[in-house]
Amino acid sequence: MLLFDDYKKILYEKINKIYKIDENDIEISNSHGDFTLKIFKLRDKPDIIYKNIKDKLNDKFIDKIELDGNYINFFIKPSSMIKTVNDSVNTFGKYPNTFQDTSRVLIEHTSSNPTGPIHVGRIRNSIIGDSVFRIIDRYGYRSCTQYFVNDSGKQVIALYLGHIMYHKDEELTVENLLDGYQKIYNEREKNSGINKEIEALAEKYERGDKELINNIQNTASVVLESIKKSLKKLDIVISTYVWESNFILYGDVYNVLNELSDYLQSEGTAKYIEIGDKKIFLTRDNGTSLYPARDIAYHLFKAENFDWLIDVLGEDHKDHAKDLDYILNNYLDFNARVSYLFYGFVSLESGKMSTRKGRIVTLDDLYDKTVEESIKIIKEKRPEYDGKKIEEISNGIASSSIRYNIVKVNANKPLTFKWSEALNFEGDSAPYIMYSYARSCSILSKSGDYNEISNDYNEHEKKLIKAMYTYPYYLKNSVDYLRPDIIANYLLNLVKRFNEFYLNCTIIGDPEMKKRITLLKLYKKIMEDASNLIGIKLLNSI
RNA sequence: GGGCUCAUGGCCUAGUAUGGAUAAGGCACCGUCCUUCUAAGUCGGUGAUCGUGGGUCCAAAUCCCACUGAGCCCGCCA
Repeated sequence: MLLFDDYKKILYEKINKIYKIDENDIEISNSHGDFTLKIFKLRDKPDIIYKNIKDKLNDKFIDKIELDGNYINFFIKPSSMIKTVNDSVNTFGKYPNTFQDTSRVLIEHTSSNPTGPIHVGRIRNSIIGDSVFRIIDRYGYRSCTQYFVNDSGKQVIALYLGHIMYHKDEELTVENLLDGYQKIYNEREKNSGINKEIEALAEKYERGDKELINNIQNTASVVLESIKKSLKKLDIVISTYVWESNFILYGDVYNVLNELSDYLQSEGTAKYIEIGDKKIFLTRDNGTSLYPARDIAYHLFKAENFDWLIDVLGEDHKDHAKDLDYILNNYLDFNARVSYLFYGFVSLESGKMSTRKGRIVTLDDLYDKTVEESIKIIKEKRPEYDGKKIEEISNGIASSSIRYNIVKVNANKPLTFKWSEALNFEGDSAPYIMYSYARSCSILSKSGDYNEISNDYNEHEKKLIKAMYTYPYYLKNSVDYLRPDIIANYLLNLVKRFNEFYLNCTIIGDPEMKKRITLLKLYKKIMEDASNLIGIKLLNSI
């Protein structure tokens, strides 16, 4: 829960005593005052409503109230807004302050099959998931992240078999594994014997063959470690890894099947559950388990320790998630709240991505190219920077840019990856945000430290103050709708307000310096707070 | 064939959840501002009947219906 002087709420509560209004009838206004009340639905005439409200609202934080057509616009004193921010930062070290929520939240993200390097399609999952985790955590929930490692499906078995067939005596490297995986998928199309072989291995695996399990986990681990390494470049570290096979080996899947036995139907010896006219198969003819069964067991496991489960999933999982949700809530003893956060696929300009066909842009590739481009620009713009500094900045720009470009787009929209956009560092971009921060740092490094709140701020200062003050509203929205893009857009707007202020107000040596330095310090604080939520790395200079 | 999702200037995105004041940014293009705190910046300009057609409403980018186009799903894959 967020703690701050919520003027919007105060306005709502007071007005609601005079006229029955909805909390949403008051909104943050970007052009007409600070908050706006829509009065279309009220019965009285606008000027009567205006008079009634104006007469009863005499709070200190209100600067003025104006009637404009069917809107009543509230202007908040900039000094009240900035005092709210300043007090919170000085007392709690952050704005807004939070109250720890007792709910434990688990965000499951990435969870991609360890059958190949992470690419720009899958990275959307990780970036959204990690940002949601940071946002939820900032809001005051006790939260952590988890990766569900598939080490028991046909894909991973194919990965293992591919290595044996094509690179048997060679080292277990990601390159060799990926090559074998792609070859075996080509071969499968011509040779159905391979499918039988995979199924036989799956059966052996489920019966608990120690050696096979070990070998497959080793194989998967090689790829998983490389995925972890790639994610680390974007500052994404997942708290816990859970291996899918555990749910088979320790009997959880078996228990799920028992608990569901009243609802299970058979086709041959395979078991399925019927939802509507759809058959959801939980086991194969040979008795081995299928992904839905393992996923049910996994969710029951998660619910043992967490109150709110957030699953970040590709849109291809929509139907599956719906079925899973139905089974959990109707046929099983399941009490956690589950949110499914779907994201649209990322495609390349040349078309769909495919690991099996080798048509991907890997994260490592994207990262390296972004660093390279960034170094080129730094050398051009900042010839005085030395190698170490260039390295620090280019790495910061690469991870921030990649994250920002993906997180800023609403998750449910499809995304086409374009190099020209990924490598553009102007306008709506991570460097734009980083640059503004560096400017504020530069000034602070050349000035003294002041803490002064004034009663008088000009238009540019007011806009910046309002952008800072309204941070909690965007933070709350991004939690309520699990939308990190709201933070990305908030941040962009905040930076624009700062740039406006920076260009129009001289700070060092100006008579107004003290109060402006105070604004700068608070700006820095909120920038750090919000940037961290979406993984933008701020540097003192870029 | 059935289901889900998306469609906003030449291109990319916000706004749609909660209908409401001139549809907001970025890229590209044209022009402005460096003897002042980082020009990866600023300011201005060109450019959108918000996919099409209906409907509801005092009011529709936003809600409803139909259609068109794109993506995804409809496996004893995950």
